[in-house]
Amino acid sequence: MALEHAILVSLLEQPGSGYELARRFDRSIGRFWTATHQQIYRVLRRMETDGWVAVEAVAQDARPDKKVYSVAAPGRSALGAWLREPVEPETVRHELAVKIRAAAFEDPGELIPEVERHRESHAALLARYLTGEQRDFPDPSALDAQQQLQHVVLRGGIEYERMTLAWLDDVLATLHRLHRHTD
Amino acid sequence: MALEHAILVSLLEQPGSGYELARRFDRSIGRFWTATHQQIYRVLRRMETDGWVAVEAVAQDARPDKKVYSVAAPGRSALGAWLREPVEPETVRHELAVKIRAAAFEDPGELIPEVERHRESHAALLARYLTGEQRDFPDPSALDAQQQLQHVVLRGGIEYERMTLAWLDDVLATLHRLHRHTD
DNA sequence: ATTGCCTATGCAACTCGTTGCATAGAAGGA
DNA sequence: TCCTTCTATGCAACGAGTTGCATAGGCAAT
Repeated sequence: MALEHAILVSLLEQPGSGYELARRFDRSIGRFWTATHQQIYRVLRRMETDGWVAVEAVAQDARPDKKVYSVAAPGRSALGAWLREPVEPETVRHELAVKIRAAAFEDPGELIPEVERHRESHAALLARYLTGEQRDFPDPSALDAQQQLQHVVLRGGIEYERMTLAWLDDVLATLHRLHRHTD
Repeated sequence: MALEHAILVSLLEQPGSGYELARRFDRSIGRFWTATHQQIYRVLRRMETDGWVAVEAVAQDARPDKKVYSVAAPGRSALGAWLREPVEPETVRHELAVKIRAAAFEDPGELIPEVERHRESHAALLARYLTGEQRDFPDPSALDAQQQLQHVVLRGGIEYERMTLAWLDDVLATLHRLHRHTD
């Protein structure tokens, strides 16, 4: 399980509540891990029980209290131990690729709008990454270790989106070609 | 759930037993979906109950009987229906990226062997893809629709691995740089 | 005034996916 | 001869992840 470790990293970078973590997982951290608030709350409670994180209740005005979590020593050493043991290269689960192969048994042209939708969504994500890069890393020569590592992960996201856009164009060209030949 | 649909596509391309499907998911189909034999057997039974697939027991000599599955009409129309409804762009779960950000709180140099291990594994997969491309698609101008779609999915796998290799080199350079500065 | 969204946390029920184990005959190597 | 590997299917238990719902006050727009 890596969700606990992703939470530890996020809390080390900046302590926060379950709700805040959920939003981070929707935004920046969404580029390397996803989780719903349900999962996060559940795992946070387990981590609290195990002494990995410490909680502090924080009153706020005009909104509900929140529980701010931060990493405790046992959590930090658990993260260190996890860092030292190997993880398996990720397994790919690409639903659109299944659809593309499935298109051989239906009209391939029907898939074009769907692929275009994906293309737009990846283009939007790339634009967001590039904006974020400009904002957070304007001067790459003046970054500390933490920022350099965040930046290299972001560059991975950017290159992934660029590659995906080029591939989706390839897919679209293929679908158009097959579409014309079955008119 | 897309496992059922991945199985339908695989059975349309070529009928087979649960065991054979499991091996395909380990090999070629592993480039867009993964599943263990347990999952496959369970889903196949459900699909059989739902009338999506038909079974035929096949006796073999010198090995156990097998149940060969093929797609029935309801399965085929279920696939068509799924093709016509939109799927969400995949969510990324990149454990190594979590580790890279985690490295900011330990010695970044310690992560180098792990990243190199991943690099080798991606290089090996790329080599396998390229070999498979030479074998299965030697003449790209002489492919039917099904092969063209299989080929474009394979090209996606190839480009993904190339991009990943370049990114891992970027990661390694970053880790080496940070390592030197903390000597 | 009502509708809907945002902050903030949580329960309950479910499906999906993994792991360990079991069976069982045949083939191949130490 | 024994040990392992391959083919082929399956049960049982568990852990991970999703979905729907609930509470509850504040804010903004129609």
